[in-house]
Amino acid sequence: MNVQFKKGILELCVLVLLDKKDCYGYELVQRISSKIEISDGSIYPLLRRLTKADYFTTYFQESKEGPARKYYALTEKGKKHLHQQMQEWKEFSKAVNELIEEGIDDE
Amino acid sequence: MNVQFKKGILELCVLVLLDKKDCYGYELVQRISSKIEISDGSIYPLLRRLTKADYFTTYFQESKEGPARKYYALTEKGKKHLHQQMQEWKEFSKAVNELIEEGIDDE
DNA sequence: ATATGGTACTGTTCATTACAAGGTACCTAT
DNA sequence: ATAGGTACCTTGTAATGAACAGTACCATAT
Repeated sequence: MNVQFKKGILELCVLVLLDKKDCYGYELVQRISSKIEISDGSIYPLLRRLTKADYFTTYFQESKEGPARKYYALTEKGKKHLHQQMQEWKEFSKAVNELIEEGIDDE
Repeated sequence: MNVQFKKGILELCVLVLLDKKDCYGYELVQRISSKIEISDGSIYPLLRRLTKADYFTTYFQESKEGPARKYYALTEKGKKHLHQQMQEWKEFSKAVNELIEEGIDDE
């Protein structure tokens, strides 16, 4: 899939999933990559960046299936950011679709 | 608007508009920027890149309102590329919207 | 003639971000 | 102990749009 389309979207995807419930990094990779092809090397730097921006807090939790998992939890600031990003995505995809229709139909 | 979202999309926008009719660069800037904020400095390098990839042919035409305009015309190769890009955009935006809904609703 | 403003196009430099590839380490089962 | 899957992290690279600056053309007003 077109790499460039993904720019900036990964952030939105992570925020959206964490809004539902806390997740660990590997889990996010699996859930997102079921819809959009991504590699874990893309997620971890992103998580670090957004944690640094105070959008997440993190905590470790034991696991029976492997090493301890680092969970990410959305902060209030993160939620605000999510809503903003979501809004921008909606406006953006609407604008693109309008341009596509314009290209097909009218002058 | 989110700068990163635009990555890769500009190409699709240009292709879509040129599929309808030949346009000159400045015209493309105006039509696209009516929906999505872009600068002319983003379009011209793109046009050059896609021309080099044989997606367009170009020709000059006189204008009464200024210097001669360079029109861009989609080639067959360009049309194929457009359809492919369009398909990818649809799949991509669908996938993102599904993830968003997943984040809001179910497990 | 010359100055101004709008039109058209061309670079150059920079920041952002996804990816590939590699590495570390843990846990369970054999 | 060894293997395989799970989980996390780091580094370097490539792609691409933005910002900024610059060239040049044309019509009109001064």
